Amino acid sequence: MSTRFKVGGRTHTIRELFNENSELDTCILGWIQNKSRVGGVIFLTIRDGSGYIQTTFKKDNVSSEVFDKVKEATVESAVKIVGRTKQDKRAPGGLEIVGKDFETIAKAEPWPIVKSAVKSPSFLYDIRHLSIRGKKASSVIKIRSKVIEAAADYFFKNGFYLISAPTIVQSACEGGATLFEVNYFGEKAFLTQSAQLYEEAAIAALERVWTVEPCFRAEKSKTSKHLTEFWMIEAEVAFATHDDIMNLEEELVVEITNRVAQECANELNILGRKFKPPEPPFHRITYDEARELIMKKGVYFEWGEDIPTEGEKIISNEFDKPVFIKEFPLSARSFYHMTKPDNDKVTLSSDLIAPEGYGEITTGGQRLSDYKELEKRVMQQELPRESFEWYLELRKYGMPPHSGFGLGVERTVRWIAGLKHIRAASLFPRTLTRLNP
RNA sequence: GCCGCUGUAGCUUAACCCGGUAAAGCGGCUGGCUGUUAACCAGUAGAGUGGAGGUUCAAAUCCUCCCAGCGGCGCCA
Repeated sequence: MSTRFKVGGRTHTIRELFNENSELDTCILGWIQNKSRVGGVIFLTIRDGSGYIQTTFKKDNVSSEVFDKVKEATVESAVKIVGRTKQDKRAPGGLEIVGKDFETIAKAEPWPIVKSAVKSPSFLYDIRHLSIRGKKASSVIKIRSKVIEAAADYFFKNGFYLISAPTIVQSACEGGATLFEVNYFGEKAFLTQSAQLYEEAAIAALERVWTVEPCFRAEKSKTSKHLTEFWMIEAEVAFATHDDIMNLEEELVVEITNRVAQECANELNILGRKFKPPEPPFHRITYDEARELIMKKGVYFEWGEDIPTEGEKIISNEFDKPVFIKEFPLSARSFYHMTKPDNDKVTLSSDLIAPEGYGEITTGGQRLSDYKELEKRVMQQELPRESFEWYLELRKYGMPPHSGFGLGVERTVRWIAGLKHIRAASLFPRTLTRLNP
């Protein structure tokens, strides 16, 4: 937190107190995370946005008026604490505040989350607006923030412009059946599945663009890796080949994972996650090689089909760091993918598979830049041509070869933080069965 | 869309198979305790078992339908 941005009479954030070595007078603001009383001593664990610190109030050291105020205080009340820091081996982290004055700023009713509640995911998600205050839940959100921060730093360092694409759209990017429909002044519109098509338009102006935006998929997928609303980091680069874009993805993932490992060590620790950032280069295998490997392990699927969940898990567990599966069959991909020069059944595209069974985190590839070929695809797949007219027209006005990718933010967070279910990576997850809170 | 599982106090669970009118821990409240980390000790209030219907002298328990959630598959990112 900036030292120039102080609120409510606070002199330090909790993190700042831990960074100071000397004992000092302080006033902090925060919430009571935990409270326990042993006769004449009351222990409060105070939480602010930067961390946690224990505060002790002793009956002998403060006025009875202050002691009574502390005694009355309830867990999760917002409070102001005045005191002096003191090193003490008995305190978590070795530092505590010896309380002198106390004030409840906003009182909390009895807190509904008791220790037995941690066993009940559906209860915790029913009261997600409260349960996000928990140590684990908030650590995940801090990690997610760092993932996006690291991505932004990487892109800006490399000459990318941040753009924002519309989220209300007329045309589908992927399959048409999985769109959320919205009523746009009596006209049928949809929530976007991807910013990609708009990024392709932007590269002729800006050459390298990136975006981080919500995507919506109305798939009735009831799995631990699907959200109906999720955030995607997408980039598109003019003149880039499919190989170039895999290099970019690899550098980005290395940057993100290193930054999280270094700067969120505490959060990973709270989650009990031992995470080692992957070393480049990542493995790159073809769809055919992946299929052979999967079938050798007893899972059969036809050439041309998308890799089934079980197969993806096999690949994910086979390597100790992320692996690209490249050259997917056209039949398993969207209409805009470029095919290999010597084989029009195979696309220049790839998925990046995270290790440890976490699975796919990105999809990328080279886009069709030729007008006639793209027009043919639109016809073949019976897409509503009117909606794609502008996208086709880009190919009439100097569209060079270009490539791009999308990285699922929550999937990446799920992998790095070691989460069982993707909904934990979202502040307020939207799934097949959850629209509230 | 398919398969499987679950639904009992604010939360977690017991009683369900082999029907006899709900038991406990946590949390709450009251009191005690000068080093708690998911504290401890004593006392106390709190549910009629997701909903509707059926079988029965009797249903949390058996049957039917509905609703909600969970786990997985498919589809997909």
